[in-house]
Amino acid sequence: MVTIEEVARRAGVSVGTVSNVLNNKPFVSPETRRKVEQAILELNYSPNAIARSLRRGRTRSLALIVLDVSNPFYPEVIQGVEHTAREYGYHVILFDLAYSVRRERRFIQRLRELRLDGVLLTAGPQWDEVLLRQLDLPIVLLDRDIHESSLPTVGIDNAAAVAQGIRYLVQMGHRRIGYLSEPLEIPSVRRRLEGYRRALEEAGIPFSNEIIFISKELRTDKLESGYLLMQRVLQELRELPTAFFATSDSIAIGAMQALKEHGLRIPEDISILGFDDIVMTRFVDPPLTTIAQPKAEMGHQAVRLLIERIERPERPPVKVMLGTALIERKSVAPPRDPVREEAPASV
Amino acid sequence: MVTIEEVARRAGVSVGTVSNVLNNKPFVSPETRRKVEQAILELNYSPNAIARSLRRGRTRSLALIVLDVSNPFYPEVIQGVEHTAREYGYHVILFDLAYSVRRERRFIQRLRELRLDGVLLTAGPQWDEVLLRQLDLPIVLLDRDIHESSLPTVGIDNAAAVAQGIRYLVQMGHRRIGYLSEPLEIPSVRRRLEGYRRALEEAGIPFSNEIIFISKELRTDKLESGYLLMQRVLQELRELPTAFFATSDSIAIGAMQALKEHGLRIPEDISILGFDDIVMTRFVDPPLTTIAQPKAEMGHQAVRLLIERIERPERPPVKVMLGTALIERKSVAPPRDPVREEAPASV
DNA sequence: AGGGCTCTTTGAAAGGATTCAAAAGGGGAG
DNA sequence: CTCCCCTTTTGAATCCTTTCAAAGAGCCCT
Repeated sequence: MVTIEEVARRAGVSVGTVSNVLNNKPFVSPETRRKVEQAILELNYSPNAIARSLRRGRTRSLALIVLDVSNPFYPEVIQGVEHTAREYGYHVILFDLAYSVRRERRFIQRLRELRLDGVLLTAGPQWDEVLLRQLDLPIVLLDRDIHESSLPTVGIDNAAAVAQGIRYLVQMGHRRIGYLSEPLEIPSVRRRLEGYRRALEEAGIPFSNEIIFISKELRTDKLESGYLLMQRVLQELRELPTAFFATSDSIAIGAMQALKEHGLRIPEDISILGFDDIVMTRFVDPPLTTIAQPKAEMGHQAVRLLIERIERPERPPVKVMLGTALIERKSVAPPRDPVREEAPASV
Repeated sequence: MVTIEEVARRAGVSVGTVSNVLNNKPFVSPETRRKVEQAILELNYSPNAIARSLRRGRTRSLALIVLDVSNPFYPEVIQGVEHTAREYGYHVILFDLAYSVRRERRFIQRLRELRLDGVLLTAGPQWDEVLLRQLDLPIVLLDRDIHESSLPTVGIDNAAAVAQGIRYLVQMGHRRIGYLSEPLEIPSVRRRLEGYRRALEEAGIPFSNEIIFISKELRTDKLESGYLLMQRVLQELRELPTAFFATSDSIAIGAMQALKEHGLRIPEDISILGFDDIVMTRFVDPPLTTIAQPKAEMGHQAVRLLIERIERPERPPVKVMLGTALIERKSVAPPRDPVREEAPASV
């Protein structure tokens, strides 16, 4: 492969000068620049990014660590990350944890060896923060609860988002609202439960453990776990809630499947509210009402934040909180036999 | 950051020896090995992959170029790629084309600079093969038609797969089978049309241009284009086909939506057959019958092939053809008023 | 004791850029 | 014609490993 030295020889200048041209340094005469560019073209030269990184001590590469690439939540996030990174001239190296904790340590090892410029870490079971800090690399957490860690984070206020959703259900007239959750190992999932609690409390509805259903394993296929969860519900509960909130759309959609197989109609017999707003929600039957996370924007902001940490480390680390939105589709309706409000006679 | 030299000093040996230990070279005495490992631990040393790459001339990184990360077809492929690559000790750098041809040239530029060891290129509008070959890097095409190019390829026989699907529809009694397609810019999509033609011919059904509907733009949101496509169908056609084949599940699902809005029932009034077997197919209403591509396996095989090209360039390049399977769900049924078979009286 | 082996370790070159102090070249002023 | 200053260019050092020829260390045999 042709090196800078050959270019220099061909152009009749020194390597230093070629380097100056490549990096658009001032103090290069137009004439010299022309000659060098000419030589570069003739030799089809392409600078060696490896050598450049070695010398500069920067690789212009970021790691994107994802809990599970095949989770339908991620594609948009990944796209946001990739595009923004590229815009700033950075590359993205993808790490898929695939829910394996064993991989965690090995990843950290790799991250250190690769001398990456920064790391984007998406939601997952809590990482060993000691290990992370010891890594001594700029890190930004992504798709995490904004209150989860003191590290720079791009995320949402999970508790508030869920509370908003529950309030909506309450407003529709639901008082017995079941809760379907992924495993609580993931901190942002735990925070959602808090939001549920808080909203119930506000509404004066007693919290009941019986209608909280939490999946045990961090399975890859959340649709499946939603389905299984709802089967459990149908077996265990004599009196069903009039509505369910699910901590992710995948769970909700899996649950809907089980509900339908059991002969229940949505939303006539039972309402269901999801979380995330994945693409699929618009195409299931009925279309799923859900709380939307700004996925692409998350990716975008996370990269911006990370690059800011990398290039201006002196600035104080910040957090970015993004908003969520309730998207009304067709899976929520007032309950069949709405619970009376406190003073029904007064009207 | 601590370097090999500091380790050497601490262990009281030369850098060469430390390197030998790191790379598990023979001829290192157990005693020396111990001392060096001790020093590595004490200093928390981690070898610099950049310097190593520079010296070795290999980066152990692959590029994965994807047409559109957010296409629900890819996550499983990407996962297959990431896992297999990691297993072999390679990293994956993600490039999202986002349907932009402008990016193509810039990507090639980046690929050269990064001195990657190989490139995985997924389906898309035809790339400039001259440019690709000039890149002089091991390349494997992925999710492409096996007949598309002379480059090493992992893919399916699109024509055969579609023909299989059409035969199935014919067998169910359909004779007027509409065709919904993505833009023909993508070679593997073109090959699907061939399969359709061929199967019709075999079945003695005349090919009719009127019931072929091809989306014009390579839009990101294929669900949307399926929807629009079917709207066009409903406007233009007085007599509807009894069944449709769609070149991707996303198109099919979008089309189903339009069909339902138009008051048509699937599969009672009209059948629909998809392609790809994305996760969503199982959760739409009705669940979509489709032709499945082995997505994770594709990723896996592509990486295997690529690494073989990298590490054993002397071996002849090969192609890997993977099988497809018809997955029967609920979106296909016999037509309402089945066309008579040739000799109906004979029974 | 010296020679010939084998097994280990060493030290310097190489890989391809960037960086920066120093040199060179050119022009203007005195 | 000198001298000085300013703009450009040069060339060596540097980044951190790996690699490999050569040196060193032990050991056994004669």
